[in-house]
Amino acid sequence: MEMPIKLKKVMSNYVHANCIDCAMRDHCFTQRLDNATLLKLEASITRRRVPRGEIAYSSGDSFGALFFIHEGFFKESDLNDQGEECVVGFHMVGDVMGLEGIADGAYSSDAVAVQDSVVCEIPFQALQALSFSDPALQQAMYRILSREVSQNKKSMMLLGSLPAEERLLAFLHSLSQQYAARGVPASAFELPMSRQEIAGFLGLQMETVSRAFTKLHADGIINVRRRYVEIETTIAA
Amino acid sequence: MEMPIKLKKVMSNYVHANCIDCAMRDHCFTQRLDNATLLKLEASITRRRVPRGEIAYSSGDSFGALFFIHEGFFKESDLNDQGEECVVGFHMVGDVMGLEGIADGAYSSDAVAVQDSVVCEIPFQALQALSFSDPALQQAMYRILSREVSQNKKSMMLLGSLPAEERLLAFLHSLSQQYAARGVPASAFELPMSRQEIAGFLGLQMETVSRAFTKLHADGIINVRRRYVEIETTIAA
DNA sequence: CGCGAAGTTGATTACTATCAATCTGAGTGG
DNA sequence: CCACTCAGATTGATAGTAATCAACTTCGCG
Repeated sequence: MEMPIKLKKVMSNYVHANCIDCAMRDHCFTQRLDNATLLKLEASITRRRVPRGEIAYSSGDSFGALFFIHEGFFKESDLNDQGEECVVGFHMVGDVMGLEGIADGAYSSDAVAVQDSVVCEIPFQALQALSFSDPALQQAMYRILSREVSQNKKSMMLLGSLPAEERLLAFLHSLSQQYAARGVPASAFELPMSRQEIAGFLGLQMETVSRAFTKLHADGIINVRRRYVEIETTIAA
Repeated sequence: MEMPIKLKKVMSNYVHANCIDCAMRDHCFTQRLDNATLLKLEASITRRRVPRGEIAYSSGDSFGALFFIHEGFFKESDLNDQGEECVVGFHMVGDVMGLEGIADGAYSSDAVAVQDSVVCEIPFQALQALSFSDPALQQAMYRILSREVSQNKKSMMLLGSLPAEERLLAFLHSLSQQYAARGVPASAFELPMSRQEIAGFLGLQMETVSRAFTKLHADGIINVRRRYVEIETTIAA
């Protein structure tokens, strides 16, 4: 078994100083924002460290800002009636969190850092005001929002109708693709989240996830040791 | 058992002549678009009948337009590897379909009419161009997109972790809320979709859905006959 | 070195899928 | 107008998968 790659290092190299520009240009967009817009944006940004286990925002908080992930990894989760944790999504460098708040006026889930993270908090008012005068930013916003819609629909396909093993594999593959989209070697990586959190996302129990890992490993489809994963077989989406 | 209410009639009364204005104002938004914008929008709209069973757009089609539902009911579905139908979402009057295409450049699922429907097809380019000059439209677009994100997250909560019966009940309740948001009496309604389609959405088999209906009825929680449903008990979301 | 959190494995139970038969109701044509 | 037909829906019996409960292992950390 090889050593895990230094994913964190690679990821943080990928992100350069100006996180907004980065999130918008490198990940979401082709078009670069002009410098005047960037300067104004910078003025309204609050850059904030979010240590592992802490939250960027909480379910029910009234909506005010969007959160651009500059570094780290988040889960978006909520508790259901039985008190079980239900994970609605995972977010990594370049993703934007809190988009559902625009329409609802409140965040609908907790954004919990599963790694030590850094977010850039931008008041939505500021973003909107700037986008009134900058078509490039406006376009960027449309794409950010649309990308979230697209990603969510993919997640829903994943959750419906696949048995545990295939569901886990699809999840790993999806993660791998997201790493790849950020220019990181994607066939081997360190999972940022626990079995419990994966289970919460996939609608399974932790034990089932663990067994699925074991089975996929035994079948030679993946290589896994704790949180380190190699995807041996490349599988179409 | 009472007769089904004339839901279709009520729904179509709710929608008046200008569907764009309607979708944006009555359902998504508080702010009304100004007349100049509306006139320009009207020029680029294609109003189209979509009979039951036919599609508004298809998975893989290259993205060009958004689809505002003026009348009727759609399912957004795709086939998984096993050839089973996976329903990603349902959409009714006032909803906007195709939003995922903005980022992807292509639609990611089929939009199939489950009732005879009417859609207003608006080229995204036109919408975007107009929104550069009309802040109200821009704001409207943000809210439309955000609302879709919010709705999808709710669906994901629904899919994960609930047993069949509760999952079905949650689904019925969610539908009821969507009717209520459109000003339609919401405790009794006619389901537009088949058991098979509900199953596809909930990640269950048709037989399981049918049994869940029977059980909920037997327990006095709902009243159901074929596609007609009354929700007896009002339940918190 | 021992403690605790995360992860694995085992045995059993509970739920859902599957396969098959039957029922219901809307639409059709004689 | 009624029998026929067929898709949608329901019900039953059984098999398969995941949940649950419980024991145990691994690893990081003071």
